[in-house]
Amino acid sequence: MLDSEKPTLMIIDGHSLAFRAFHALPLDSFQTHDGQHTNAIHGFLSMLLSLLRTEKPTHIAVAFDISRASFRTREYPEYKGTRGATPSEFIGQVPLLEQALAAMNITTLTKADYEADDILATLSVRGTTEGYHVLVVSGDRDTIQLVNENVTLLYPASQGVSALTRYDPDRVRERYGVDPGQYPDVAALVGETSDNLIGISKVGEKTAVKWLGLYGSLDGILEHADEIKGVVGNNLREQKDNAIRNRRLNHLVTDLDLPVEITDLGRAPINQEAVREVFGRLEFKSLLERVIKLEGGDTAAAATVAAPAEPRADLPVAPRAHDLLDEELEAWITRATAACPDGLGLTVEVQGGVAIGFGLASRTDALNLPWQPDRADYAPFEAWLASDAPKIMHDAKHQAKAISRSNLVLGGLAVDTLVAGWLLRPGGPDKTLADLVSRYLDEVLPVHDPNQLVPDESADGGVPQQAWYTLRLSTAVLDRLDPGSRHVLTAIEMPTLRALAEMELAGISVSHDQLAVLSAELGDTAAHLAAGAYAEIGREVNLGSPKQLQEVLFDQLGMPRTRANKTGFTTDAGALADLQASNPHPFLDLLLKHRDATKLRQIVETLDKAIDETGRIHTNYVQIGTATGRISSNDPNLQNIPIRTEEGRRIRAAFQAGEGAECLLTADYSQIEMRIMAHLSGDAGLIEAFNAGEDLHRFVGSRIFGVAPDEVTPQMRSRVKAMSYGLAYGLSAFGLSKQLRIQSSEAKQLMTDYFSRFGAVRDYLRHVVEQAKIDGYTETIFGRRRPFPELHSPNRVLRENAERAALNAPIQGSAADIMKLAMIGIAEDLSEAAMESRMLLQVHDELVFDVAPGEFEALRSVVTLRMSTAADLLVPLDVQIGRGRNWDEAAH
DNA sequence: GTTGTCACGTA
DNA sequence: CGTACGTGACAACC
Repeated sequence: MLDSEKPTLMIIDGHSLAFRAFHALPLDSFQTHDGQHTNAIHGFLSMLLSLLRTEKPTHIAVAFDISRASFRTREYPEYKGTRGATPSEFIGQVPLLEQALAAMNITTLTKADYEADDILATLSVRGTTEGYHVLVVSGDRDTIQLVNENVTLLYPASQGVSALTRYDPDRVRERYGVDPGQYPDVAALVGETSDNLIGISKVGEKTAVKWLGLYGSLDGILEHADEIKGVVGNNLREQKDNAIRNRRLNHLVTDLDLPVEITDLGRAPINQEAVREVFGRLEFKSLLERVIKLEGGDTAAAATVAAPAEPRADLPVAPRAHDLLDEELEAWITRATAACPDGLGLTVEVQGGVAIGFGLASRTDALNLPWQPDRADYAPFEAWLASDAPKIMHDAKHQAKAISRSNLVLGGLAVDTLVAGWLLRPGGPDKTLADLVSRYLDEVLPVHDPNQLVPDESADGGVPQQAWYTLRLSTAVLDRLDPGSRHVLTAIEMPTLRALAEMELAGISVSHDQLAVLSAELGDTAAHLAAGAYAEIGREVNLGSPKQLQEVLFDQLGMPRTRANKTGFTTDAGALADLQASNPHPFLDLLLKHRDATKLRQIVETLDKAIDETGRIHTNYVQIGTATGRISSNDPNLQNIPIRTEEGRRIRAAFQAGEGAECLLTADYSQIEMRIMAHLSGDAGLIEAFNAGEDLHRFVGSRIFGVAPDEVTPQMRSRVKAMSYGLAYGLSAFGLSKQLRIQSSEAKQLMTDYFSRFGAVRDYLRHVVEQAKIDGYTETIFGRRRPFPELHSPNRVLRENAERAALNAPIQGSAADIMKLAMIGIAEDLSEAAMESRMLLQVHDELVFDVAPGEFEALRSVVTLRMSTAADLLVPLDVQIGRGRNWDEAAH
């Protein structure tokens, strides 16, 4: 048990960690101007600073080896004999590292004839005796033997030094299957290749752990060596000297005579002057800042070391999964369903996109069902899976897809804990099952560790265990959801999940040939433009590098500086257009066109790579991808395919009706967010605008400017349009003036005029923010919530950003809800009517379908009806339908 | 080796 | 000083 009263002694194995850093960071990138390599020093210090910040040790020391020679090599010359020579680039860095540590007033220790591990062991024992909590930081497995109630080992994850795993006695038992004190016995029996210690033939970790379980220790095993049968028993008797020697060598010395007392190791302020000198010599700029900042007591930065698993006496233990005979399966399911009427936990083991096993859990029992497609004895399970019997899953979408691909049916998906967790904290970081179990159950999900010496079934219960935790987690999460959010979960999100899974499985047909042609053309275009641009400036630069462009524009061509960003001055399209207006230069135009061409080509290439063997692209929809309730799309993102330019539309034209489909159908909501604003604000003018059925912006323009609709000029209309759209984003007069490139007084006047006619909109937007400040969250029409803690931030920038996001959230979120409801209805109708047409894409306010032969009219009516009736608003929901061989033609 | 920034595509 | 996203190239770290 951690005792926060105790001082913390941190002891670090300098060599093993610096050596890991040496391999993790590229040698070439880290050297001073005179060629001194610094990658190991940099990596080590970077990690050290993280540790100081997160662990806050009160005492600290770093131990180093003096040489490879030690009492162990004298005793057994082959010890560590298989290791290659230590690279000279590494050896040279150690003295510099020691200087840096000295400047930071951190004690370094060495001991002739011993290894750094022995120093760690000695200090660890002494620290424990003297009442410290000890943190050992080492990349050497031998230090596992030091772990006990008062000593925790921080051990680097598989590679690198950035992630450390925290080993307390429970964690060691969980991962290695033995007590920390028994670990050297395991290693002695098995051998340690990296130390050139040969073990007993045919004895691996499993056997060693088994023996230790039977006889307790290596000595116990050797005493009973005669009882051990078979070839391994013979080997043990014949080669026991190996094990005895290994055990002697891997025993760490705990009573070294060291020249320091623990009290001497107390953390002292760094020697600023010396640190500046040494870090300056090493040319470490950002590290210097970090050291200075750390000294200033700044603790804001994120932790890099996993929080300790708090041992709890009352921790429930997952039931051990078991396999059942087929005749027992049905009874089990019946019994479990009766015991858990809200549903059973279900986790699908997915491999290669198909199901290879299932974990099933009630609250008290878990079941493991390995899956083979042709076995018939799981019929009761298949029936249950397909039925409406409620299932509770975590991250169900990819599992649902695997079920489909395995020609099984999933019915009754009641709760996805990932989605439910997202509804609770829609802006939060994505959560794994382990994260949620920790947050809402305050328990630790045992997980399989790839570094694990002995695969331990009790540590990682696989899919049955996940199912069991998922089931229990669901209760905890649902209890925290308000009724409105629970309704969003069951009525919107869970059916949406199924629709998304089907859309992803379907994919959309994309022509590789068209993309290839386009890519080649764009490549040519880009090359020409680049050549032209180089000619203009008389040299070749990387046009894709903002840094190099800044040199060209502001130094070479002497253009006026643009808006500042973090790395200098922006070269974005807007700024370049401004420059072109004030300082016309052919280079600017060529650069902009080059950007266009390369960007488009990049999109084309990305899409082309995503086409599968059947000629289709399957995007991934991230249901929990946004804070507002929209879905996002990735791998590849099909929600940002170009449309505005001619070239962009050629990319859309490559998206085409699939094999067996007669055409594509597109359906989109027109001005859905404006309609939602009209509904939520109840603004009579805006409602009338939509009910009038004439061009919205023309109508609004005529009201604002006091002219007849047909007297609204294009300029008036575009200004009104910008204003209307900007409203839902919290646009300011300043922003409006910038966007329309008009005087801010003019923009202000436009806003005043707008609100004089549509004042309820302004009142509504204000009210949303005020209410959110009171409630702490916003809500959509359907009860989807988004928390806004920053509305009370004393930081004005943060607060005002939150205010704009808050006024937008109910609008964007309600639109997302409406689209999801429409999709659910459409999916239901398609299935009900057994239609062959398929919903393929969703782009926030647009849907794209493959139309099966002869189904266009039927599909059109289903889609139009479902979309236009998805919500009952004060204004109609207008739906536009398009039809074409490809996505471009199908657009309106 | 990872991480952050920029620029830009969509609604 | 307009919301919500995802992606790739480049640069920084030194």
